[in-house]
Amino acid sequence: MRWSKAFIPTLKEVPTDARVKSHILMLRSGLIQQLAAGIYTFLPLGWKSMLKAMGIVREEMNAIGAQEILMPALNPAEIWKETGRDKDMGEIMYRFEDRKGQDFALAPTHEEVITDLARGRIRSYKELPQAWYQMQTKFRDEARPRSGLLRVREFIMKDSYSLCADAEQLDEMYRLHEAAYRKIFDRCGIEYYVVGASSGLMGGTGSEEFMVPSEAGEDRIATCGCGFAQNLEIAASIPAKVEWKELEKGEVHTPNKRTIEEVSEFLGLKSGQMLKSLMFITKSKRPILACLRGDHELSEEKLQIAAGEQIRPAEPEEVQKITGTEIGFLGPTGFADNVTILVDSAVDPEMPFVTGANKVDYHVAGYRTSDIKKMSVADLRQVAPGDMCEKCGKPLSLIQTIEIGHIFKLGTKYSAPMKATFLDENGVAKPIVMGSYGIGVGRILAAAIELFADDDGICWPIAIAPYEVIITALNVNDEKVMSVAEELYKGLSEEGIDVLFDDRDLRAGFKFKDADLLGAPIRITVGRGVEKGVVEIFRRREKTSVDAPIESALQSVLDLWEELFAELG
RNA sequence: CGGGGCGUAGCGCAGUCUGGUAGCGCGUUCGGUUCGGGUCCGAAAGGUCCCCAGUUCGAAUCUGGGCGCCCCGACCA
Repeated sequence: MRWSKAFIPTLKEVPTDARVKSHILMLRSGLIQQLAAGIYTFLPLGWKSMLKAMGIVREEMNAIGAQEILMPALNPAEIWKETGRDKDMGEIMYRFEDRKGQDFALAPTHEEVITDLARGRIRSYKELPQAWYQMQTKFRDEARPRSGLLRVREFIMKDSYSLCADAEQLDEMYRLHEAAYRKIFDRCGIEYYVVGASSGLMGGTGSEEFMVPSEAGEDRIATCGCGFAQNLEIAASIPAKVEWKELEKGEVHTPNKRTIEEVSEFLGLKSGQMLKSLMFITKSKRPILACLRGDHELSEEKLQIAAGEQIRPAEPEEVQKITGTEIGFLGPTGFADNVTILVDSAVDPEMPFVTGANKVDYHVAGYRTSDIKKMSVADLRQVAPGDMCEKCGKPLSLIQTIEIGHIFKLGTKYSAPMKATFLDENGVAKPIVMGSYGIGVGRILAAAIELFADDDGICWPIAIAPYEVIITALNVNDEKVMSVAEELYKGLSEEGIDVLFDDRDLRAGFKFKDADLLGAPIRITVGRGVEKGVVEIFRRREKTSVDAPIESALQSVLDLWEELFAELG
């Protein structure tokens, strides 16, 4: 492509609405344009990158025998009612009526559609396993779209679904997908962790996420040099020890001291000797009191798992009604049976704590959780800085990450209610055992930019760079410069290299800045070196350049091109 | 959904407090100049000042309502 003919609207200044690096650079380099909050047009450059990432995804999915299909984004609401996710999806799903008053939705994911497809077409165990995938637009009415392509309301996802006869087949499919995902992200040139994760709304028996380390990310993971890696939502750990002192048993007056910080400071204790009590209400309206050490944070994900159903924090009025007291003075003391008490496993049952007295302006000292009449112990806390790895005992690191892929073992969560069954060897009808696997393609691009950009602009991994090579011709009015540049452009194009020829009549500095911003891994500068019979080959990420004789320049670039791809494996 | 910020030319902003001809820089177009890290000079085009209502002789500016965008939090395959 000749730049003089291309639509690449680069920006010199930082758009005021963008804060994170990838968003700023995507706008500045003319990859995307915003239409509304969380809704973007892919411009030619951005779409080229997307197509390359999608091409890699497609190759690796095909390589494990998955078959590409395309399902509709427009869904009748009925299929979502069949699985109950009509309600579970809540506000995240776009809903509306058609002209006849029928309920419709824009699909935020496709388990229901795929299950409907399978139940109409899969009859026998002989047809299993199957893996079907698509790259298609998802719609999610996110409460807060943000950070450019990192959280959007309309986005392209690669989603695949496996249909299996039993758990072993599912394990195999899951393993194949994990391996394919590793290849995909390796080939895209990005760094990532594979972490144990929560299944959330998807349900099922196991899941792992592919996480790219980045400060722009919205998730945190806990990792250890020994190979342990889990999403903070569910990560387990050995808690750091807490200092404590003996306390006399009894009520203490704590006027207007509500937070752990206020009370512990008031009483001269470490926050770890406080017992934090948080009230939640389950979907079935059951109140749950979660008790944790004061220096720990609750993981709502873990509490949800322990509760066995969806939960939400109790409203202050509800707390008042159930306990007769205010948030800030809650404790596990003296409750009726209607409140389920869950105590975090890091709480030492024999340690004397200070906790709420369920009486305004009072706490109870010297309280032990072994005093609680009826309670269950569960892992409820979020990994805290200083916690140790359960596997090897060394300190865990907490890292901010972007989620680019997620794989789930669904089991029969969708096939059972939707009656997607097959006949096994004995002629018995069984629900299909399913898995689902997603990749946010746009996030691959954003993550790559976050990982490798420098002060001058993007540094694309070559496999997903919109252009692999840029030829910067300085002084387009110099016939010799232009004939050398044209020759290289022609030669590289014929070799199938994706090359952008900057043939614009602009000053050198301007063209260099634009080239740096766009981030093509290889730049060929054709300028005054031509007099000496050389051009310059510049590596964008390393910022190193070598002079190459004009005659062998084409071959040198081809060699470098191959080398850069080889690095990605 | 709670809190905060913002909305004026394609982009970045000033002007709003204290009502009176809508400005600056970048970009764009034209002419010249320059030509290896966002040249310099000159000229020009480009605006429902987010929308609606009100106050006023007069509203970008004051008042009320609405919408949109960004950030923090809540939430979130």
